[in-house]
Amino acid sequence: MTEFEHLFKSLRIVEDDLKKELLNVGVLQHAPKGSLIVEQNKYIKWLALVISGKVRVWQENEDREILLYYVRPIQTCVMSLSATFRDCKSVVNAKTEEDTTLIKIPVRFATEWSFKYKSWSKFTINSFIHSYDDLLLGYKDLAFSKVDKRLLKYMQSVSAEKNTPFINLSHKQLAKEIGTTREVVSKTLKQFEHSGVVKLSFKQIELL
Amino acid sequence: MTEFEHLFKSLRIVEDDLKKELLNVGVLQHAPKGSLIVEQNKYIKWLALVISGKVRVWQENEDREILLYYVRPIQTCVMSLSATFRDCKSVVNAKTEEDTTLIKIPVRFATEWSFKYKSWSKFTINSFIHSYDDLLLGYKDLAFSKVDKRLLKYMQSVSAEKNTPFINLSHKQLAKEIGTTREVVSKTLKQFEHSGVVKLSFKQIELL
DNA sequence: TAGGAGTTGTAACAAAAGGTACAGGTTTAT
DNA sequence: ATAAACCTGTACCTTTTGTTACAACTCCTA
Repeated sequence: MTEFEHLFKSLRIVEDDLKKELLNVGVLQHAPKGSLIVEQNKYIKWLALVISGKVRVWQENEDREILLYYVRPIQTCVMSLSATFRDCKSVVNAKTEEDTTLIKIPVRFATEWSFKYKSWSKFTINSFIHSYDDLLLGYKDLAFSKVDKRLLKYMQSVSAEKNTPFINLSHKQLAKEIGTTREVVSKTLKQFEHSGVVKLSFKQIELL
Repeated sequence: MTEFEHLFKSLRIVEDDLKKELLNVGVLQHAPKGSLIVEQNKYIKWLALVISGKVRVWQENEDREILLYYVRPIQTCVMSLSATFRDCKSVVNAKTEEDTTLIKIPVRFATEWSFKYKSWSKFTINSFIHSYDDLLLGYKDLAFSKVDKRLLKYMQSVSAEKNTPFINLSHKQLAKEIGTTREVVSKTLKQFEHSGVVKLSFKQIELL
């Protein structure tokens, strides 16, 4: 199955016209791990759909940064989606965290399709809903949870996703995910170890 | 002009069928100040469109709460909108902050219309975009700004909206808006007064 | 195998935010 | 007019988070 067929199936695209248009204007791209897809303050010209791999979307502020969300297969970055409806600069950064396959669509088509094809409209709306929920959850955590709780929650989500109790991330990387500093993560992890929640070794944390 | 005509005009609704449907299923409601429109953990059955007045949407967590956004004339609450696309319980609260006029629409119609009428689809998507932007801004503030900066920013936005340097809110109310405690607001405001940023009196803060 | 880059641990300190407790103010309703 | 409810200020203390500064460790590569 080609990447496009995969896309059609996953998004339940049934309209032949839409399929044709997608094949016409969509550009298939293989982005190696670490490629910068979207940059803060630059214009967004393409709507990128992730076919395989993973893209990290985050915000920067001087020396700190914080994770917003990940874009996984058959999803798109809301910020780009939002940009398709009104030309504007990106307020986020996006970088591939694994080798990633994308289908890129010039923004103006994506807008048209939302009004023309029901399946595309559904995809658009679902993307917004999903992303909004996600962000809201993060917002709540930030507002009400301390670092320790956020850190543990984050590690549990990574563990669940990879289906292993071993987290292979450095303290620095963890700090960037939850929006704090490396030292705070180190201290918090030590506390966790003392209370028997984790086991620490080099570049590896085991959730107990 | 009736409330419905007002709605048609503001949302640029041109489809006669949609107008007819809206008139048929829409329920006009006058909610006095302080009415609870949406409650956390309860099912959302109506999509409410604010015609006049103001609705505050927030999240609660034990003793603290934090403002998510305000719904102003010719807007709708994203959370209800999102609920129209998948039956679910509300994770937020919404209460009128002024006497408010609403048009309520049973959720199932709102969903249909998004796929049937272009103007409704535009309204839906714009609501999502606007709300997402808003929340993202708040998220960033929460992640990177200290209480003092957030407080000042909030007061400035209130001042700009009402077009007066006088903020008639108690310290407790301010605390709830930015997600902290009353004492912290009191202390921070005192600091502001000492550094000549504000002038304090009972239930009134003047931005200098 | 030596050096460099990145990682981890930690002590000591500073700043930010939250909590407790209480005194005294203002407003409102009875 | 008085009580009740709410608002404001503040002293004191605790917890949480961030910063600085080092030492030591792991891994990779020349």
